[in-house]
Amino acid sequence: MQLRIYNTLTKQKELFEPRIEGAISLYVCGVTVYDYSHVGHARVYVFFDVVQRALRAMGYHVRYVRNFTDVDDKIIRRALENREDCGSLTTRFIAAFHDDMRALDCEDPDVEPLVTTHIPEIVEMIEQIVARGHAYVVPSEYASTDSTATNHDVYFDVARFPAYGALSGRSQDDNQDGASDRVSHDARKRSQADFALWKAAKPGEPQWDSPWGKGRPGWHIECSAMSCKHLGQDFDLHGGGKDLIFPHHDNEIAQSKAANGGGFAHGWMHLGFLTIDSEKMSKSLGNFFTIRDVLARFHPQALRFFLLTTHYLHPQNFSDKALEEATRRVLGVYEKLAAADAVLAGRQPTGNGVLVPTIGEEPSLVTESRRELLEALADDFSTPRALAALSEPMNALGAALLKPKAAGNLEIISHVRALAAQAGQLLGVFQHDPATIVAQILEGARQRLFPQGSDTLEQVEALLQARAQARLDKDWGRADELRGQLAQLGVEIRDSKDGSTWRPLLAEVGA
RNA sequence: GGCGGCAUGGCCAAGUGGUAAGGCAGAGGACUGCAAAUCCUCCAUCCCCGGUUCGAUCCCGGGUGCCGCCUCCA
Repeated sequence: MQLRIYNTLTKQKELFEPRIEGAISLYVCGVTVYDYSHVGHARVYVFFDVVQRALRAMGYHVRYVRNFTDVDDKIIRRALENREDCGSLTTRFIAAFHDDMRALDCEDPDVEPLVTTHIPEIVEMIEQIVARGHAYVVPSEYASTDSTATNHDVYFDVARFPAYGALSGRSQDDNQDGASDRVSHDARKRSQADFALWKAAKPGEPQWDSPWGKGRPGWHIECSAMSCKHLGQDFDLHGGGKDLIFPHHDNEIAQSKAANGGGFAHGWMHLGFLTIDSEKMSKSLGNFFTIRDVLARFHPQALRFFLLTTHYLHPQNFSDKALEEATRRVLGVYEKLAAADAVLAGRQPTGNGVLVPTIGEEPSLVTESRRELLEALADDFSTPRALAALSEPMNALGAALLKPKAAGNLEIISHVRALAAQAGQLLGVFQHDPATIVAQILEGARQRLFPQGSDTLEQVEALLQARAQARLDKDWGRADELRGQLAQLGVEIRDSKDGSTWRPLLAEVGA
C-alpha cells in the first residue's frame, strides 16, 4: 500500500518514501511545560499517536521523538509568580502532561528529550552555526550594568540564509512590512528578523556556561539540536501545530541547515487549529479548555474519538454538543462490543488487543471495511474516513446481535468484534474492555445527573419500583405516567423481558 | 498592508474530472403493551460569476464570506 502524506514544504500530498527503507524517523514539537495542556495540544498528540500506530501497523520501524521545552521565558515568569524554582514547576507539568497523554491512550514516544539535559548539544550546534558564519555574538543588553560584561547573546543572521522562510512561503520583505508591535526593536541585531540562538543570563534565571558566557538557549535551537541528536541530521518527518510553521519551524530549518551544512527534516506535517466558535483556541486569547477540564466532564475515549472525526489539516471546532455526540457514539459502539463479548464468551478470547476470530469465514463486509480502514490511514492519515469505514460493520453487528443464533450471525459477531479490536489498535479508540468503558461512561453521566448529596436518586428508585408494580398489574397508563416522571428527572427507561433498567438520559444533540 | 487556508444536505464531516462516504437530527417501517435501544428504508447536485473541457463540486480567473500567520502559541 502506498503511503501518501501532505508536506507543508511542497504544499502537496506526496508519495512518502522513507530515507531508509522500512524505517521512519518522526519528530514532533512538544509542549512548553509552564501550565496544563489544553485540548488543542491534545489534538496534535492524539493525531501523531495515530500516525505512529498506523506506521507501525504498516510494518515500518518507527522512531518517534517528542520533546519538552523546559527552559523558556514563560516558564521563568510563571516560576517567579509562583515563587518556586523552574525545575519544580516543569517537573510538575511534565507529570501532568504525561497523565493527560495516558488518559487519552497516547503511547509514549521512543524518546522525550528535555532542553535542560541537552545543553551541550545545543551549545555545540550554535558553535557550528557561528563557525559557519551564520550567526553573530553581541554583548548582553545588560553589559553596561554588568561589571564583568562576559555574557553575550548569539543571534542567527537571517540575511546570510537566502532560503529563509521557505516553509511558511514568505519572504523577509513580507515579514518586515507587517511586523507587529510585539517585535521589540533591538539595535544590537543586524536585522530585526534575526532570532536568538543563545540568550545571556539575567540574574536569577536558569543559566549554563557557554563560550559566550552564562546564558540559556533561545526558543528554536533546542528542537534542532534534539531532533538531530536523536534522529540524525537527516530525518523523515517533523510535525506540530500550524502555528509553529512560522517562525519556529522556519527558524529550525535555517539554523539546522546552517549548522549541518545541508540536511534536515524531509517532510513537514502541521495540524489545523482546534477552535472555539471558529476562533483559534489559545492561551493568549483565553478561549481554551485544559485537557483535564474536558476529561472531568467527558470520557477520554469520547474526547479521543471526537479529535479523530476531522481531518488533521482542517480546523476543528470544539463544543459541548460535539463532545456529547462523540460520547453517545463511543458509548453505542462499546455497548455493541460488550454485547458481542457476552455472546462470544467462552468461544473466543476477548478484551484488549487484536483478537483472532475463531468462528467461521470472515464476512466480506469485514474484509472490505478493514481494507478501507487501512487505505484511509495510508492516504494522509484520514481518520474520518477510517472511522466511517467502521459504520457498516457496526450496523451489521447490531443486526446480528438481535438474533445471535441465526445462521451466519455468530460469524459476523466474531469477525466484527475482531475488526473493532484491530481498529482500536490503530486508532486508540474501541480497544478497551467494552463493559468497563460502558460502565464508566454511564457512571460519569449518573454522577452529573445526581451529584453526591442529591436525594433525587431515592426518588428515582421509588418511581422505578412503583412502575415495576404497575407493569405487573398491566396498568399501562400508570406505568407510562411514571416513565414520564422519570424522564423529567433525566432518567431513561429500558424495558425487557427480564425487567427494566435505567440510565441517565445523555444530552440530546441539536435540541 | 503582506502572505496563506477554507466555503459540501437542518448540524458535523469525507471525497472525486464523469452526476457526492459516514455520523447526528428528521420521515416511514420491523421490534415493543406503548416506548427506549437495535435493525431496515428514505432524505444534497457541493457559496456566487466567468473560463478550460465532451463533461467540473473537484482545474483556472474574478467576487463574496469566514479563519489563520506576519517573530508568545500545538
